[in-house]
Amino acid sequence: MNALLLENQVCFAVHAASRALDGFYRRQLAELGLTYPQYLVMLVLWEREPVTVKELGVALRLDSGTLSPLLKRLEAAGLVRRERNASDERSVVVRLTEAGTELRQSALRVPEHVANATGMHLSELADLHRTLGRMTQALTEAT
Amino acid sequence: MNALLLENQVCFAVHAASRALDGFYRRQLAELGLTYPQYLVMLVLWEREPVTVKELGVALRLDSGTLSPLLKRLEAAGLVRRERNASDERSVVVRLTEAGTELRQSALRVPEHVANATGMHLSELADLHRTLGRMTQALTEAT
DNA sequence: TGTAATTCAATTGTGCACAATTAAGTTGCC
DNA sequence: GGCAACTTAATTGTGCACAATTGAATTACA
Repeated sequence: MNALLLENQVCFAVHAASRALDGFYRRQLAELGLTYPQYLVMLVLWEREPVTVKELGVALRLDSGTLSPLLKRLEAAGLVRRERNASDERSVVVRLTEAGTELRQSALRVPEHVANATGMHLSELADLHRTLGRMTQALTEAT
Repeated sequence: MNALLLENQVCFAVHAASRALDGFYRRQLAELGLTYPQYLVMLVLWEREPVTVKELGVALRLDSGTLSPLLKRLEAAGLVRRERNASDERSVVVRLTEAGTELRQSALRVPEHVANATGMHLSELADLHRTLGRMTQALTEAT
C-alpha cells in the first residue's frame, strides 16, 4: 500500500467532509443570512450571552484575526453589538440584538436537516463526534 | 437535549478536526515549503502526472478559483510547470519539475507522523475514513 | 510607586474556498 | 460552412483561517 495515495489518507477524508458540510450549511443558512462560521458564533451567543471575544476564541478555537472581521459583519447585519468592558478596557463584550435573539427560532430546525442529510443514524453521529473529539485533542497536543 | 448546543453538533467536531489536522500539517510541511492544500495537489501529481486542472479539480473537489492561484504559487516555487494542451487549447496540463519529483522523498514520512499524532489505531483511522466518505457522499447528493 | 510582564483586541499579510462571470476554444448539428 | 451549445480556465469579489505585529490596558512586583 502506497502511503502517499490520496485515497488512503484520512486527512483528505476529513478535509473533504468538512467542506461538504460547509457547503450544505451554506445552502441551509443562506436564508438566515449567515455563513457557517457566523452560525457557530451565534450558537455560542445563544447559549451564553454576553461573551467576550476571548471567550468566543476559546470556545471555537479561533483567534481575533478571524473573529474581529467576522463580528464586524454580524454587527453590520444588526445581529450583535460590541462594546468595551467598562471594568477592563482591554476586553470587548459581544451581545445579541433583538434581531439576533429572534434569529434563534429560525435556526432551530437546521441541525435536524443536517443530521438527515448525512444519511447516518444518531448513534453513528455520536460515535463520529466522540472519535473526532479525541483526534482533535491528540493533534492539538502533538508537536 | 438542546439541539443548538455547540457541544452537541457534529458539524463543529468535523470543522475543528479539520482545522487541527490542517495545523498539524502546517507544522510538518513547513520545511517542505508546502501548505496543506498544496500538498494534496502534489499527492495527485506524484500519483499520476501529467494531469489537467480539470482532473485535479475532480480528484480534490476544488474549482479553478482555488486551483489557478495555488498552481501559480507551486509554479513560482519551481515545483510544477503549466502548459496548454496542444490538441485542446482549453485545457492546461500540469507537470512536475525535477524539484517537484524529488520532493516526494521528503514527503514520504509525513503520513506516518500524522497517523501517530492522531493517537488512533490504524483500524480506527480506516473506520473513520470510511464513515467520513459515506457522509461526504450523502451531503454532496443532498439538497 | 514605577516599571516590566502579561493580557486582550485589532490590524496586516498570505493563502484557501467558492460563487459568479468572462473569455477562449471545441463540438454538434443543420 | 456557420452558428449554437458546451467545456475549460481564469478572473473577480467575499469571507474564513492563522501567523506576526502593534497598541492599549492591566497586573505583578521590586
